[in-house]
Amino acid sequence: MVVMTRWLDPDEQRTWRAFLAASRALMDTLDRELQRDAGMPHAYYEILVRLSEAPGRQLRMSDLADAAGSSRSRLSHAVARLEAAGWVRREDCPTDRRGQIAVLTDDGFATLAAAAPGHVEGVRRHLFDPLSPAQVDQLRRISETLAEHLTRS
Amino acid sequence: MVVMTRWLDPDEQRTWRAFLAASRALMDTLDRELQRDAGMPHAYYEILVRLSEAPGRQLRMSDLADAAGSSRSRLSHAVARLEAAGWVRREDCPTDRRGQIAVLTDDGFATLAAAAPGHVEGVRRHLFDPLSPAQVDQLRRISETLAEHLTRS
DNA sequence: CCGCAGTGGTTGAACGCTCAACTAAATCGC
DNA sequence: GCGATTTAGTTGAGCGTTCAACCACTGCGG
Repeated sequence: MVVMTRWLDPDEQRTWRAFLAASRALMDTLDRELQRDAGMPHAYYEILVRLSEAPGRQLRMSDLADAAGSSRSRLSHAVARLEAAGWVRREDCPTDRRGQIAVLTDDGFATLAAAAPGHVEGVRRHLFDPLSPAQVDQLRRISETLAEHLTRS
Repeated sequence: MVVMTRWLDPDEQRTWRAFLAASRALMDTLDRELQRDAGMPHAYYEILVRLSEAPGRQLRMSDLADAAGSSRSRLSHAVARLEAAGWVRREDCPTDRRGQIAVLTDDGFATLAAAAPGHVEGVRRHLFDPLSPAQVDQLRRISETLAEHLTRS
């Protein structure tokens, strides 16, 4: 049986393309700024952030992957690089011999602390400043709805 | 002089992280679906779409790069691959000897036509279906504001 | 005209991500 | 307890993106 495609109407078309352009431009810009100012891509920055917020500045690899919205493979490669940079250290998990624990080093914390102000300024300038408070609120609700929907399916 | 960082308040923090998670999950999902069903990443799909909408199904490389929100280098590499796949052909520009024109082949058009319904379904399912009509409208305004702001700076 | 800055486009290396295959350890089912 | 399944994490190959360097051509200033 042939199922008719529910094509996008002009308004949806416009919304989708605007969203695409905006999110791509935003992420590209922040990525470039972070690479220039801190020598790391945004994905790596986020890993350091999550570690810095965890108790003892450490997390199991799987938990870190979940927190950073990363695949295990991606995280494994990323932590290997972060370890080579001296920003993260790996330790064996005492309760599960399969496990590995990623620990943020003092050097990593210092690097993160140095990068954070500039990055936050970027987020503010490119995301929050152009939007009204109402729009920020709308964006939060929309994003939470989408994120919740995407992780459930 | 020391300038105080304007840190994100808890609401902004939450908004930013939700947006990050949502847009990343959305793009990852659509990318994976497109790769699985059509054998190409979303960026390549978009290039074919832009070509298919242009008069004569062809565009100057620079115009195509702008339309697809891509860097020239990225587009150059991408078109090389699309050409190898037989979906795009390169022609010399008659009015500017530096120029190259990317032309969508019949094969490319057919591949796009075959991929489109599944992709549109994905966009609908993951983006529009979870949102209310009002939220779709909000998202359009927000995205257009951000996109306009980002391209101006 | 001619020199030269700017534009259009490509290239190669380095890097990050994906996918599938793999090892090792924990846990489930009986 | 013991085999089968599942879970944790890593690895390597292949692909796409970035960045800087580069060539070829255009168009502007004098």
